[in-house]
Amino acid sequence: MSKSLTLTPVETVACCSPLVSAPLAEETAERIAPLLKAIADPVRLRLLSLVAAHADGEACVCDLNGAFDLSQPTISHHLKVLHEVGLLERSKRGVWVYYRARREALADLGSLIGGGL
Amino acid sequence: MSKSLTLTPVETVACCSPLVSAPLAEETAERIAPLLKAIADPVRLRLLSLVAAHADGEACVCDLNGAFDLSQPTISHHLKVLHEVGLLERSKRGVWVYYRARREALADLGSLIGGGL
DNA sequence: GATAGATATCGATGAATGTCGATGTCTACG
DNA sequence: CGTAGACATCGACATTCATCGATATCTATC
Repeated sequence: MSKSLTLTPVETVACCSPLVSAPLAEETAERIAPLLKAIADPVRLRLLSLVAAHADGEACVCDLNGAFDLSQPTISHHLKVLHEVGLLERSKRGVWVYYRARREALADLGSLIGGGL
Repeated sequence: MSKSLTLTPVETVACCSPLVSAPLAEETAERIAPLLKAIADPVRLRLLSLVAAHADGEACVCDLNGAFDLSQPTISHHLKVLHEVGLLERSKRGVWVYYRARREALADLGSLIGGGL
């Protein structure tokens, strides 16, 4: 399978000019919307921010769970959503799982929305 | 009522540091998420881009309707969502309604996501 | 003021989503 | 190996959401 057929949302976002520069193609919009959906939730937005702003650039799930008034499966679910679209990287070390934010993906997404101004 | 109690989502987004700089407060995340939800839909993303990239910075609903394979009420609904969060401004001239993108809101949102890198 | 056209609102419906408790999997350590 | 702890998956439930057809509102024109 060619790589272009398996582009993750974060790979897609790097290739488009800003919203205000040219009308977004239908196909492009449909690939980018899932990325925005992923961060369009208060819990996931905070999760992403917590991980991205964390000291070493990564955070352990064990730390994240305590930051919310939500069950452990719910946090796990939200992390999975962020991971699936490619905004978070996962690495398991021993019993613990660490997530790391993909900063260049965030930068690309940011300039897609706010760029060209 | 004081103005701070009626902050629209776009007014909120201007006041926060980027995601990666510091963990987003719960309250802040809950005010910004609706903004992201508004653009986290392929149709609305294209609508916003169509309006923002349009020649005079504004677009007539009559032009937008034809760009989608959707019913007129559906387009009207999506425009309303974008308008309610403050990403689109509405102005009626005669029988026609024109929408204009709030560029500074888009810029603020973009730097919230991609800034600080 | 009756008519036509542009846009918004309403009510209904099927699909997607956030949350939970229960359970499964995997790792380390007695 | 059996137990404990960290995290993921599963199945269920309530809520939200995108869409539509029907209808209302508003404006210009005849």
